[in-house]
Amino acid sequence: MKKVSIKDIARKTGVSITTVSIVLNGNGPDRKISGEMIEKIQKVAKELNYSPNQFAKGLRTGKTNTLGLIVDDISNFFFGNISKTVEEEANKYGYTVMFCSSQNDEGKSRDVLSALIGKQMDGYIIAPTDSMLPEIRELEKGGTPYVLIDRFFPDLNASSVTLDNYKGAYDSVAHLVKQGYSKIAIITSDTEQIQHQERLEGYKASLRKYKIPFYPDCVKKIPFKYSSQKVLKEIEDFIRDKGDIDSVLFTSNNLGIIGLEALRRLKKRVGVDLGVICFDDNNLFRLSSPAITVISQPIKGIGKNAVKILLEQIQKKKKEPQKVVLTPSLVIRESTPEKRKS
Amino acid sequence: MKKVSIKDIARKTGVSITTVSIVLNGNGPDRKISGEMIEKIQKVAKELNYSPNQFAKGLRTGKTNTLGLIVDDISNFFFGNISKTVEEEANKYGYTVMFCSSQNDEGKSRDVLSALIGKQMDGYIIAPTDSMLPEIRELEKGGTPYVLIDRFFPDLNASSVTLDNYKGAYDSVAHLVKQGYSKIAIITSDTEQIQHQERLEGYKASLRKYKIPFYPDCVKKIPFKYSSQKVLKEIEDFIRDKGDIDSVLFTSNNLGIIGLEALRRLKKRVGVDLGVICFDDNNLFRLSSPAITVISQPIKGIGKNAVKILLEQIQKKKKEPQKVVLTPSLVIRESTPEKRKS
DNA sequence: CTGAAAGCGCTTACAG
DNA sequence: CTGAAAGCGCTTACAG
Repeated sequence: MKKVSIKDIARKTGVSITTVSIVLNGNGPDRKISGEMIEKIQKVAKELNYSPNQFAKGLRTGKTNTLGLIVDDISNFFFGNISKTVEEEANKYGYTVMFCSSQNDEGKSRDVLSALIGKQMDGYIIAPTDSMLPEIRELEKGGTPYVLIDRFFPDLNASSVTLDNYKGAYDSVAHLVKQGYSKIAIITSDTEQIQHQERLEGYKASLRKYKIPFYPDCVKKIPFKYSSQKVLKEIEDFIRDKGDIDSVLFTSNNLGIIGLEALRRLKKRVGVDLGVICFDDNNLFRLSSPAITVISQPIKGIGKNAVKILLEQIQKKKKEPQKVVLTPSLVIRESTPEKRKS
Repeated sequence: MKKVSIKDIARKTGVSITTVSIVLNGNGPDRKISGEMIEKIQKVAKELNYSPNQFAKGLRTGKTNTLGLIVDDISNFFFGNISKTVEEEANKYGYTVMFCSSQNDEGKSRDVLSALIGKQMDGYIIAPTDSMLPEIRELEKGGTPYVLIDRFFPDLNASSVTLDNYKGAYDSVAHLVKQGYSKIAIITSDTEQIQHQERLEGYKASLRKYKIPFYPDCVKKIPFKYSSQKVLKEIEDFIRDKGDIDSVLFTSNNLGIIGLEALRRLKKRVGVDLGVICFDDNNLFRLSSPAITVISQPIKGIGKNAVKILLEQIQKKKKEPQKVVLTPSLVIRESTPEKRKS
């Protein structure tokens, strides 16, 4: 079936394609097209079930009313929910959003990213991985609006919406200390990503503040690209070997989930044998028994701010990058009870 | 910064845009463009950091090498994982995929869907809701390739990849019966969606087979569009009121998650006071204590099959719809122990 | 071996 | 109030 075009409508209505285009874009009244003409054109368009060719439109105007959201793993709870808010917000302003996952797979993530950027959307919201830096510089050079979320590059002057990771970790440790824990391990990603660095700093600072000695071997860094299987093994080994820790802070959703699996396999009872805090909330943490104390990210806030900033850049050509840092909140649940004297 | 076009390359190399286009599409050798010309053009293209304008390309060729995956809620575990496989598979064949969520929001889902279809991708993989039917008929009429996953419309002769829902429910009940349960409730969605109907049928058939009486009031249907809050309340009320049931089958991931929350609030111990089985696996079910027995969907299989069928339709113009039904597997965990005599 | 030209479907200055 | 025409950046039959 041939797609119906503006030309078909023009023919059927007996006017020029110019007029049709004007009317269909809602500029009829402005351009003083007669009311009956407007109605007629709209009626025919509907009859023919016309829908504009987005390629032609995009080619001509350079606009798509489409935002791209690029994350490294779309099956992740955090991103799933970010996506939801971003979509809701964007829709409010008449934009659709396309989600794209870069799968966090070294070289591949770059190809995927290039492909996406090639789609020429109006702007991008990106949760970047280290390997994306070159592509992001391209965006920058091309003047394409974008905003980074969750992570950012210290040496790139870009708009971003991030979390106060330092505070998140700091507060976690403070809470553990208050509950009587003193041998606190941190399990984190071995990556350059700034947010993990900040979390580690917050952890150290909090220990310092409470005069708890810092043991370097209580810090477990797990290579970023490890498979779930390998991460599981690493965590298991670490916890088994360090028999004297009394609590542990997982610095990401994913690490936390796998960490719980490790504890389960080791038959360590959460909240009894070991206090547990995780970064990012999810259903598992919220509903498992005992429920897990978490540092919760203001997911709605991240999504809303990102869309707002991005649209400002797109529409008003506001060029100075904006950096928003949101505050995490500590949600105390059952995995960090007051420590029993042993 | 002006985007560089094929014209710039032509000017700089001193050939026509035709030649540039041919070379850049890899047809140089075929068209017997001289080797040095090919090299020169490619070098210049790289220097100028050329990337083709997808609108122009799409407008001209009608192809985009892009697949659309439309789901109702992207923050859902099942869809998150489907997305992952679909993307992996599609990438293998040189396609990128865009995810779009219809947010399952009555009227809105239709607008979103229209917008997406307007993007004119090469084909669509859709987990449809009832309200999408009109749009899907449009796709059908327009001859756009698409395949339905997870759900389908009985009166639409479309390609689909679905689960043997009947068997899933049947096997669940059989397992419960074997473990000694006899007052088995089913909590399901009150929707026309065929997969929920099938699950209910499987439940009834299995009861019949094992000569367990069927009590209509052991079937709780929850309106599809209820908010999580309302679903929670419904489930809580139902379970509290029906004090005599000894086990419950939740027919979806989402219902199961909220169901566990309800049980928790009612202080019903899973696996002790009540046997529990859920459709679809996820981290919560796998790692909570006790771990939940589930009917697991072959997510990879669904994704792979969907992409394969879709690409066949796109490429070979193979037009007869293909329907694939995959078999679920019962994963027995701790929420359905042998029932104690009471 | 290479190029001039048409055309994909739209929008938008410009002219009347 | 309405239309003819140019042009967005590409590809592709066709000609030489």
